[in-house]
Amino acid sequence: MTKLTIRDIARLSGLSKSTVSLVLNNSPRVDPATRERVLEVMRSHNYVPNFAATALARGNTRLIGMIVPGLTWRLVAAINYGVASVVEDSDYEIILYTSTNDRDYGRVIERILASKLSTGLLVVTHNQPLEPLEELQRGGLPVVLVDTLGAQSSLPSVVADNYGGAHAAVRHLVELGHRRIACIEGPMEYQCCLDRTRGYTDALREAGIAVRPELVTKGEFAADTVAASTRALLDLPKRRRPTAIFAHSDITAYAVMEAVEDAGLKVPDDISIVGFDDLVSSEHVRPALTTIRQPFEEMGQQAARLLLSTIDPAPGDKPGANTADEPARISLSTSLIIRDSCTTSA
Amino acid sequence: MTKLTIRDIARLSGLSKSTVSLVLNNSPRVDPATRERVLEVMRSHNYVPNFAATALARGNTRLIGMIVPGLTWRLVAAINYGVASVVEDSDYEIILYTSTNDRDYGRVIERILASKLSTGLLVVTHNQPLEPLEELQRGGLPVVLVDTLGAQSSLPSVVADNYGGAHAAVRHLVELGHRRIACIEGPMEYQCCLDRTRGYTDALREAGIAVRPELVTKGEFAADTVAASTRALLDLPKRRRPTAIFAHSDITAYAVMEAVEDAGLKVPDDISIVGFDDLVSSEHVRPALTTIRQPFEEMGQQAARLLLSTIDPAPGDKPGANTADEPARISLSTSLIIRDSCTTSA
DNA sequence: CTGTTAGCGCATTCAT
DNA sequence: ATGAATGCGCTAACAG
Repeated sequence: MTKLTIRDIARLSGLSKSTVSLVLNNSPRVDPATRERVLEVMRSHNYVPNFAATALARGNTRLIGMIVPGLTWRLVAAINYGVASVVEDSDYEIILYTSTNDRDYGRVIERILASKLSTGLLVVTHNQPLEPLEELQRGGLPVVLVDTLGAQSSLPSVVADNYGGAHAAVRHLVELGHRRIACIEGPMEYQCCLDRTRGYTDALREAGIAVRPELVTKGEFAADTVAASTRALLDLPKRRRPTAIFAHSDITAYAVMEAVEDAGLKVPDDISIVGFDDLVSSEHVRPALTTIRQPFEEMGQQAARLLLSTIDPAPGDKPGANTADEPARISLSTSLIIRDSCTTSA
Repeated sequence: MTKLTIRDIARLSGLSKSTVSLVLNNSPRVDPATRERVLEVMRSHNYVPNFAATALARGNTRLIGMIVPGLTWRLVAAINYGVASVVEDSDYEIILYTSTNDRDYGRVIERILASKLSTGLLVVTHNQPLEPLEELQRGGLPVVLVDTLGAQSSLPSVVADNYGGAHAAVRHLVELGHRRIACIEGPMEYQCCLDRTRGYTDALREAGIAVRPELVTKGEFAADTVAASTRALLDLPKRRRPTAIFAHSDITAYAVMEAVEDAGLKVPDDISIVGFDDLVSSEHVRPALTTIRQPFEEMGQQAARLLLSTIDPAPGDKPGANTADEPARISLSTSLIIRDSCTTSA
C-alpha cells in the first residue's frame, strides 16, 4: 500500500538501513533481540522489500524463466505444473515466456537475453535450433532443457526414456501374441521419434520377429497423415496386415482408432493399439488407450531442481549441471499403462 | 554476454548517458541521426537495458502476474495460452504464480503483494475468498478475474455465459424430443454452477416441462459422486427415468458415460448426454461428446487486454476497468458443439 | 554486533 | 538537441 522502504523501517526501529538489510538477508551477525524487533516492525507495518531494488543491488533477479513454445502448450501443462510445484517452495518465481507462433520464437530468446530478467532458464519441448540457447548458457545463464525431443546438445536436460518406452510397448504387444506389429511414426527429424522407432525394431528383433518395412509408416503427428497410413496398413492383403499398431503418440493413436473404426473394424478385437504419452484424455477415449506414460510432472520437477541447484549450489551438491565437462542428463523411465485397446492376437 | 551498461553505450557513441536513455525511451527530443547512431551501437554490441535497473528507476516492473490455482492447472491451459498470446505483443512479461495446494494459497498472495513484483494481476479460476484480491486492488494493483466461477465482487472480470450455455444445452435436448432431462450438478457453492442449473430449469420451463427434483442430482465434479448419481437416475422406474442428462462439466459427462456403459446401456441410444466446457478430449471420447464450448482462449485474451489497458490507459480507451464506480464485466458467449452423444428421444 | 559509505543501471529534472 | 546531477531501494564491503 504505502511504499515503505528499508529506510522507514530503519527509522521506525531506531537502527540503520544496513542493519535492517542484514536482517532481511538472515545474516547471523545480528543480535537475535534486535532481529526480532526489526521483524516485528516490518510485520506490523506490512513492509516488503522492493523487488527491483533488491534485484538491482544483488545482480540477481530470483526469477527463473520458463520458455514453452505455443504449439505444445496444451501438451505440457503437466510439465509446467511440476516446475511450479518445486519453484514455489524456493524463493524464486517463474516468468513465463511463450511464443504462440514459431515465427516469433527468436524474438522470445532475445527478450530473455535482454534485460537479464531471469536468473536461470527452463526450456520446454524445444523444437528449434539450440545454438541460441547454448549461447545464453555460455553467456552465464544456466539453462536446462525439459523434454528435448531428443536433440543432442551440451545443455543439461531432463527427458523421458523414449527408447525404453517404445521397447516396452512393443514387447507388450509381442507378449500378447502379436507378430505383425506396425509402427506409425512421428516426425523423424526429432531424435525422440528415432528413439521410439529404435525401441520398436529392437523389441521386435529380440522376439525373433523380422522388421517389415511396409509396416513402418509415416504419421508426422498429423491426423490426416496418420489416417492415410492406417488405411494403407488396413488395405494390405490379409496375411500381411498388422494385428497391432504401435503409435508414436497418443494423438496419433486417436487418429488410428478413428481410421480403424471408419474401416469398419474394431479395436481391440480386430487390431490392437498402443500409444505413447498417456495424455489425460487417453483414459477417457473408448476403448481406453493402452499407452506408455511419460512422467511429465516429474520431468518438470527434476528440471526445476536441477536448475535451482545450478543457480544456488548447495554445500553438499555435486558440482552442478553446468560444468562444461559433463552436463547433467536426467532420463526418467516411462511406464506401460494397460487399458483396453489391446488384446491377444487371434 | 558481457554486461554492457548504458554508460558503455554512451561512451561508445560519444554521448552522455542521458541521451542514450532518451533514445531508449523513444523520446522525440533526440536528433534522428543521433538516435539512429545510438541504436546502431546498441545493436552491434547486443546491448539490452537491465531489467531491474529500469524497473527501479521508473517504479514499474512491466511484469504482469498470473495466478492460477493448482487444481485447475490442466483445465486452464487454453486460458493461459490466450493470455500469453496478447501479452507477448506488449512489452510486458508474464510471471506465473501457482499454489499447487490450496493451503498455501494465502502465501501466494503475499508473495505478490510483496515485492511489488507485478504491475498488474490476472487471477484465473479463483475459488478462494476474494477479500485479499480486493485489498490488492485497493492498494493500487490492477486486478482482473478470469473465469470467476461466478463469484460476485467489485473486481473487473471476464467470464463465460454459464446461464446461456446451459440454456442452449438443454434446449438442444428438448428439440431432440427429450422430456425427462436430468441435470448432474457441480459444486453448488460456485455461482457458475448455480447459473448452469438456472439455465437448465429455465430452458425446461420455457418448453413447458416441469422441473422434477428427482432429476436434479449432485455431482460435485467428482467421478464417484457422479457415478452414484447416475446409477440412481438409471435405477428410477422406467417411466420416470431420464432419457437425457445435462452434465455441469465435461469431466462429469465422462463419468456419466462410464456409469451408463457399466449399467449396460448405450450412449446415445438409451440416453443422451450433453457436457459443458468442451475440453480437447471431448472430441476423442467415444461417442464424441456433444457439449457447450467455453471460449477459454478468448477469455484469456480479453482479460489480458483489459488488464493491459487499465495499466496503460491508451488515449482513446474508455476510463478503464478499475474505476470503482463500474468495474468491467465481460461475459463471453458459449457455443453448442454437436457431436455424437445425443440423439432424438425414442 | 551495528553504522558509514558506496555503488547497482537507469530515468529524470534542470541546465546549457 | 544534449549533458550534469540526483535519486529509485537495496546490498555489500569496510569501519568502528
